[in-house]
Amino acid sequence: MKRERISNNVIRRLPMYLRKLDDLIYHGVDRISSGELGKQMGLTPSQIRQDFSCFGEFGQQGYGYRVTELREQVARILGMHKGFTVAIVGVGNLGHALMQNFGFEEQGFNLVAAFDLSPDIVGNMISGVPVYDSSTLSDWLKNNPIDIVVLTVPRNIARSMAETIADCGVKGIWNFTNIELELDRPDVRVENIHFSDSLLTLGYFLAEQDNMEKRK
Amino acid sequence: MKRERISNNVIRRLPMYLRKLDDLIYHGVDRISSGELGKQMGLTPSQIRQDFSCFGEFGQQGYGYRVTELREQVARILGMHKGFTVAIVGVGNLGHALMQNFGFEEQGFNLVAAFDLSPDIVGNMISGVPVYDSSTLSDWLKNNPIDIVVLTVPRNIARSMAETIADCGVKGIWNFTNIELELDRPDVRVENIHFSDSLLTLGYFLAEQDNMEKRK
DNA sequence: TAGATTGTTAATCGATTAACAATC
DNA sequence: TAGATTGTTAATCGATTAACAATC
Repeated sequence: MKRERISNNVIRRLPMYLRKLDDLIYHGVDRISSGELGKQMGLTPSQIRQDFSCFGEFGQQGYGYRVTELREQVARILGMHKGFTVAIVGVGNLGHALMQNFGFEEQGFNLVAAFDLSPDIVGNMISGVPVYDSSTLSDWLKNNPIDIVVLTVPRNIARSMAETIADCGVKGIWNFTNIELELDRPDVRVENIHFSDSLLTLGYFLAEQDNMEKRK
Repeated sequence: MKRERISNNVIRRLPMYLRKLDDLIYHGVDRISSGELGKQMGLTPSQIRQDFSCFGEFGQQGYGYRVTELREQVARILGMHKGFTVAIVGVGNLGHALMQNFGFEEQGFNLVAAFDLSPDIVGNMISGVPVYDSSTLSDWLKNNPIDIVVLTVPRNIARSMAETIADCGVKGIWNFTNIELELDRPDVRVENIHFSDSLLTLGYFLAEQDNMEKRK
């Protein structure tokens, strides 16, 4: 096991491994080699062994990997046992969707509160989670330390909200607002879901295909 | 200008450039050098010039890049002028959120229809887009060719839906279902939004931070 | 003209792949 | 034991960075 700086590429592959391993468990597979795993995931066996070897020795020579065991190791590396606490800020359709369908618990996260401005939903419970008034957010966070805030507010208030949140000791922001937050706070990690980047990328490939066909 | 295969990394940076350039235009900046752009985006000037040089010569020596012109070039490369048609399949909270807040038009896409099973919303208009019954999807697609389908259905019906859609000549699927579609259809491009991959990655970094603090 | 900054070629760095001894 | 497959070291490949001539 090497104890070097783990590259971003490796880190981003970890959740993919997790999903695949869950899928294998679901299908009753209890043992797999890097060769077979690579074939199923479109990766080389070398890469898979290199990736895991960053964190430890999880396989057995001549045998391969025990699926459930490997799954547990990946989950542990991802910190899924830590039970990070989560609050959602902005309960529009998107916030709603995440509360009802995302399944924070299954991913090891503990969703404890939601905040919104609208009197129509403040005071409600959604999927067992209370919705509080946004005006109380800052005070609430000071009394209830939260690891991660999911930012699903309209774009125009995103930056100021993010700053408020960062000031309250939150460790990570899961940003859905499609703006670059640029917080200059090395202690607050921001992870972005940029919907438009994703769709535009898809558009690029379709455009490329389209151009190729026209050129013929 | 080099006419080689464009790497994935470059392609994924294009939408980031677009967002930054839109932001610069919004702030009235009409000219920028690769040095300044790099500083603002956290990239090296070399990388920026390399990236653009894959597609053409968009700058002027001694001057830099005209922001609006560069923005237009990036938009063109991404195919934003092609007006790809889009249909949403699955109008739950997430589908709803995308219809109401994503802004397909601003990104150059043309959202023309939505499909759902629920009689409560079939027949409605959402943001000016009609919601049709899912049972008519396959026939409808045959009569109304669509470039991209946004897949926002529950996980259990995702795969069969995707296959139906692929059989109807759709060119791309924007997949929100958090499963690996594995369509084996080289003619249908799949772009995934894996919410859980993103949150787990954030969790990894928080866990790493947490472990570091404990080790001290 | 002098200064600035591009586009591109060359150098470096890092990530992926291949090879293989160790061993289950 | 023989066969399989790991973990790791070495080789290769590709992406990023640096350097610089061209030129606005």
